[in-house]
Amino acid sequence: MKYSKATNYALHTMLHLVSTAPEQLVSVHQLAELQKVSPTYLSKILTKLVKAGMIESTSGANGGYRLSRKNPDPSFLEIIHAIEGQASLFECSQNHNAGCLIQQVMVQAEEEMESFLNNKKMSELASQMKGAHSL
Amino acid sequence: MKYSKATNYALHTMLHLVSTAPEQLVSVHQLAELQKVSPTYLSKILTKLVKAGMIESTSGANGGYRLSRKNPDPSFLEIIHAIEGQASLFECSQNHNAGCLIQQVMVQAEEEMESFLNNKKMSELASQMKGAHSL
DNA sequence: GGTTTCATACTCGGATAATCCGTGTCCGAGTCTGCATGG
DNA sequence: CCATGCAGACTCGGACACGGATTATCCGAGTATGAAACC
Repeated sequence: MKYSKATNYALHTMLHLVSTAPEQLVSVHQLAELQKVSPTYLSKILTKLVKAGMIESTSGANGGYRLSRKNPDPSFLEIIHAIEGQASLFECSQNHNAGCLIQQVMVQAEEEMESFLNNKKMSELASQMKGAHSL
Repeated sequence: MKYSKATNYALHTMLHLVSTAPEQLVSVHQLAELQKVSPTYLSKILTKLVKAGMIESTSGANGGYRLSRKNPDPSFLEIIHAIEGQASLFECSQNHNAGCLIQQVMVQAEEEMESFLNNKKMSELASQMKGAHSL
């Protein structure tokens, strides 16, 4: 099991948007250029982030993406959930009557990770990269 | 991203083996029966656990699987790693010069989860299920 | 000058294709047990 | 009684098939900008 490339693209895009002036629009073309992805594919991923309410899109000339006014500093977990979905990492396929003990342990483990990711905001990283590389 | 069914089978098999007499051999047929999987497929999964040194196999008539004498009480993490591999869940595909900040955060998050799973032994579950259901 | 028109630069969304990986089956090979057969 | 052989019950491992998800690409549609054209 592995996180998808789409999640990778989404996280890097968000980091870039957090690092730029809040109101400024950035085109898909630029964002795709930085990550060496095709713009059309990246736009599909960003659509998910729009629907999750983390970024806004403006069409037409000089259009592009920028952070959402509300929720301008999303956590890692929010971004990941927007791309990967909310389902838990482990689902016991057996149907032993009630709660599967293994399932319970796995869910607890996942909560450990998610709690960490929920406390990590994108802005923390942005402030770490002062004059360093841009992604 | 999701844990594979193979991991599910491996965990349930280990739980069953931990719950039975240490020296007793259990055939793939029995183990597969309990989990409603095909024996041939389950044997492929168990081969990985054998190579990881967590169980032993005996071929021939009355053969089967049992816990390894050394390492008779593996942790969740060991089992998962044996099936899913050791690679980290997130790998930044960009090649920005050095350590990717995003990558670092993701690795930390994973370590949170793995630390939890490393402290969870199979035997803990086995002792919880006294007379309850067997898987 | 003000309004209209139009080319241009974008995002949006559906349809489609390619590729990879998990899941599972099949089958031949090797291995051990236990019984039967024969000296 | 002992040894040999053999059938049966197992695991082992590779080759292969299938399906679904990920990763894209293409293209038509909608939308906003800005400049040119027209009155």
